[in-house]
Amino acid sequence: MKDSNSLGLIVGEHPDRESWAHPDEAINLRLWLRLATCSTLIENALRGSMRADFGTTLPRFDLMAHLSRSPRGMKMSELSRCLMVTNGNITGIVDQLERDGLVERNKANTDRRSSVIMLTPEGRQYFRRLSEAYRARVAELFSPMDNEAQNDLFALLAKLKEAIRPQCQAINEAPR
Amino acid sequence: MKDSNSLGLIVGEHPDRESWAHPDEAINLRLWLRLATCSTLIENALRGSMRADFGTTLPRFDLMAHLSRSPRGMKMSELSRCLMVTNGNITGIVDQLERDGLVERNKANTDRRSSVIMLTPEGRQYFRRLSEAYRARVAELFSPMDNEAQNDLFALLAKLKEAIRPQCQAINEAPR
DNA sequence: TATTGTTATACTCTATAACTATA
DNA sequence: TATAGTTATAGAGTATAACAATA
Repeated sequence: MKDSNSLGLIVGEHPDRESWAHPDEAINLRLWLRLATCSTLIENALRGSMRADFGTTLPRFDLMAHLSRSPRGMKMSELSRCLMVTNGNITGIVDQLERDGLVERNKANTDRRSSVIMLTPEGRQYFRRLSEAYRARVAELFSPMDNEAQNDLFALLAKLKEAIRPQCQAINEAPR
Repeated sequence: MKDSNSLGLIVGEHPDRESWAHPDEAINLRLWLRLATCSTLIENALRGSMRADFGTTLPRFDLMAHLSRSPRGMKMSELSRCLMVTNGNITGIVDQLERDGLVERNKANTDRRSSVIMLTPEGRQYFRRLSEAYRARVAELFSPMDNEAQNDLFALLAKLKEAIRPQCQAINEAPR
């Protein structure tokens, strides 16, 4: 049986973030809302896994993931750019991970203002388990989609990213 | 000039959420991270616009958007499903909008447990201005991408949504 | 003067669980 | 018994702005 809203109209089996945009709306609006819906669905699933199985969060995972690829560490400002959040947030997340013994701060030799963040051996081991579960969950989620479609989608999203980046940058560099 | 990380390696002009996933990673992981990156870029841009120009937030916009398509109102539980968040959150957002005179709660005739949320005339007028700005911003962001690519992307995301939905639902219905 | 990172503040969103009032 | 919504709690992320240390 189909769901219906208060109007009694059929709105589809699964109302979600994009269901307010009718078919006559501009394709760009519908596209964005569908993108947001997919992203929310996946993010909710992954957040749940990370929390239930490891008691950790997505931003913490993201930060460790970047560190895991930079054996010699990363500066706070690099992490800020990679995670696409402001500097103060990175301080907070690094604080938590440091408290848990998963990362460490070291003063940079060249520039004494900046510190270099690295995974500790424990952090490295912990992240290995974490990322295994993460990868498994992502693989499971995407498994019903055939490989060709995934590759097409990957390529189209590259196009999209290229299209929006300059404008998003302009925003971030706007006067405040 | 290209950016480089602490290792001195070229990491691309614009490090972001997907830059830790190397080309030899599974396509599903790379795809998810790119999706997340695009979603974050756009969401940050829109959040900034909504905040700077109207002092409001994306969840509030989303909620009003759904209401704007349901002239006779929506139940709290319907809103919860549409925004893909839990019930308590909807109470909070509706509280704020009600305080600002943008929405109103009415008791349902049929079931006195539930209330029906509607935009007030002021809310309707306010949302019109809001959504104009929102649509313009989205249109601007997507404008460098040709229409055919947008349509292809839209269709592929439908496939993705169909693929992940059953699993995401299973999660939401799992015992707690 | 500009940059790196921290601190302090305030706000928003989020999930969970206990609760009420209805059904 | 089950459902609709609220309340209370706790925690996480976020931006902004002011600040210290260094470049």
